[in-house]
Amino acid sequence: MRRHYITIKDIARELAISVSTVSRALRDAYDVNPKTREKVLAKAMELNYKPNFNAIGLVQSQSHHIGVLMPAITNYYFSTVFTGIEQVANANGYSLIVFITNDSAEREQAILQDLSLSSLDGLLVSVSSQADSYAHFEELIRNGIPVVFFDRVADAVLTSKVMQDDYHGAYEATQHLIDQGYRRIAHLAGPAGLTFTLKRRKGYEDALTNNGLPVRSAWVIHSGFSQECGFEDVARLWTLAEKPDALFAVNDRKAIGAMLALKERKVQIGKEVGVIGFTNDPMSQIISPTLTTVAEPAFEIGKLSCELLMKHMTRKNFEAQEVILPARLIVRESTRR
Amino acid sequence: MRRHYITIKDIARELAISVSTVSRALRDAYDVNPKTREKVLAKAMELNYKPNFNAIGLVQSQSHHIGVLMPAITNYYFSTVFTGIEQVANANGYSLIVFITNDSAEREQAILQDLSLSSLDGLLVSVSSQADSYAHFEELIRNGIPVVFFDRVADAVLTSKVMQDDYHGAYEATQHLIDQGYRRIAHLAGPAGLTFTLKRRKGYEDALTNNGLPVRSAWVIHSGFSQECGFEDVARLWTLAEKPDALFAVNDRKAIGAMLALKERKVQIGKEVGVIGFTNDPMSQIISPTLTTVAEPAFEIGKLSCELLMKHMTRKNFEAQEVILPARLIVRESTRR
DNA sequence: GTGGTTTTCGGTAACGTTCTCGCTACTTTA
DNA sequence: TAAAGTAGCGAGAACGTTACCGAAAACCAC
Repeated sequence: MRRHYITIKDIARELAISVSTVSRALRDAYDVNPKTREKVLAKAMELNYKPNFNAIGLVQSQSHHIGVLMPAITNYYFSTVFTGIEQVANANGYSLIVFITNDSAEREQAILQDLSLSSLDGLLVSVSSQADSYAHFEELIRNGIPVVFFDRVADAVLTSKVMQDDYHGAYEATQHLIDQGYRRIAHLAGPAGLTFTLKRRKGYEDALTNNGLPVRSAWVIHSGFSQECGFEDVARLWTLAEKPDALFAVNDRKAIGAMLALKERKVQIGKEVGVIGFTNDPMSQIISPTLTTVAEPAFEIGKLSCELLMKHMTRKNFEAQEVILPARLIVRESTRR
Repeated sequence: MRRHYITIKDIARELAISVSTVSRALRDAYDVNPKTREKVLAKAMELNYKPNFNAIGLVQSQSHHIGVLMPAITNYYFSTVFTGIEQVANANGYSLIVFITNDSAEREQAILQDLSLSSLDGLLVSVSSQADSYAHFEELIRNGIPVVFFDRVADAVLTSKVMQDDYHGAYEATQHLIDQGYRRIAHLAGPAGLTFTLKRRKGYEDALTNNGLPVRSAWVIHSGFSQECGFEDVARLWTLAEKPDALFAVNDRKAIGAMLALKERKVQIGKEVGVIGFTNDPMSQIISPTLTTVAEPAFEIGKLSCELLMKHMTRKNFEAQEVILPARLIVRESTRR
């Protein structure tokens, strides 16, 4: 289905001037008489001229598109990060192309494989859980397409990364539980392959150790990010002879799943068993008792990632940066005895 | 920043054949010897050739991009619709360009104004709350770029639309409240300008009327979609001499805001005042008491919208369709006496 | 006036691909 | 064996724009 639109040729013909002049007039005023420029602009408006980005992209070998590759969009964290990205991208005249991996490494590989190098000026990425090959990212960077990681970063790839302070957030969360008098603290961890899973686990373990508490491997369970996972993790923990008296979950969804499982067992949340999450998903304020959590600056992470990407795209040799944004403990009812 | 990639010219040169032949070999086998085709494919793989979509788009005047214009992405409904869209688009080799209006009519106008006709093959739209000018959409369609509306549709524009059954969903919800013995039913409605706001309101009013109950304008409050709006609506209602004994909210977020306001007033939800929402946001199962709601088939709406758009894009004169997907009442604790 | 700048503009190639047409060489048909 | 058909390939234009370079026109100083 071919279509024909108004082009600068049409404007040039109507005004009896050359295409080059129209082209220049439409961009900066450089090398063009103000009067001519006015005429061109007026005519363009009159004919409702819209630039053809394919042609511009072809000659300039750029697309004004930024890719966003994420595991999902249907949750508070990612959709909020995305909103931050959108704000910056829009302000700079870039459009966003979204790719959802559904946490599937195959899907991620397929997307990166199909990616036309010419269709993207830059890429923002939060890697899928089990991604193990980062060759595609390095190839992109080698080809001059900057990549910036956020949240779930690929350590091995040398480029800018933006994340929250997973280690200290987890440490603070665990310390808070200890301060509240909980002693048998379990950790509902994320998939073992991810960097931030390990960071949060490390924060948890160090807090225990520094407080003279033992780290018990039976109380650390690695599973997915979903509410169901949290629910099942509790089911597993509650088969143990010695049950925990507090749970630190890798995110709020799992914490909520855990709370539902505890409610089913008639366990008093807060009093008997403390629960703490990570993210500050709006759900954490809705559930009863309200969930203590570690707030992530999701919107800021989105903004900053996109800003960094812009710098990588415009400056020739912008040095890669790793930015770690602070996480903030928010105490609510689920950890109040 | 200009970059150079592998092109079909490179393949042609290395194989000492013409560009035309390479081009044909890379697409369908038509008019090209299987052996030649094999050689080209092998060389393309070896050189890691990626097609330049700008060039293809330029000559074919299409982009393989679909635009998605939505008020927001940070909520269950829209992010789920988007996931449905993504699935279909991806399966058909289209990329998605996302535009977020933040429910601002100005923003929506600006986006549509800037839209290059050549950068999109089709557009999926859920209009912003107060949008009043639909000229842009009609212009797109006139220019051969199909538009499909979902959820928040622009009635006046003649094109395909996909939505849930707002009227009957609202009717059922209200009928359910009446069946449970509630008689003084208020409606926390959405912004007055939107079609689906009016449909839900009509369903509510008809259910009252058909059951011999009066429609009282003081009990119908139009405001935004947010949780805070629901909270404030209750504050207003509770200043009335005669307070309602049930609330039907236009969506779950508002219903939840209302529940929080009721909890603050120590009102027993379910027993004293029934509350019912619309959407089936996962939050509705988390809050306590759990929220009765009308489930919208968000994922299906996304899939179907994109499928319809595909048909508009590929078939020359595909006739516009209006699809209304059924909504389903889900009874939970907030309406059980 | 003369020579030299500066301002303003036009011609042309290029970007990577597809498309249309035409040519050659081989195969089939009568 | 000649005519007709077919398979396979190449040349060149086209898509809409920008980039580069040179030329004309206008201005300026002496």
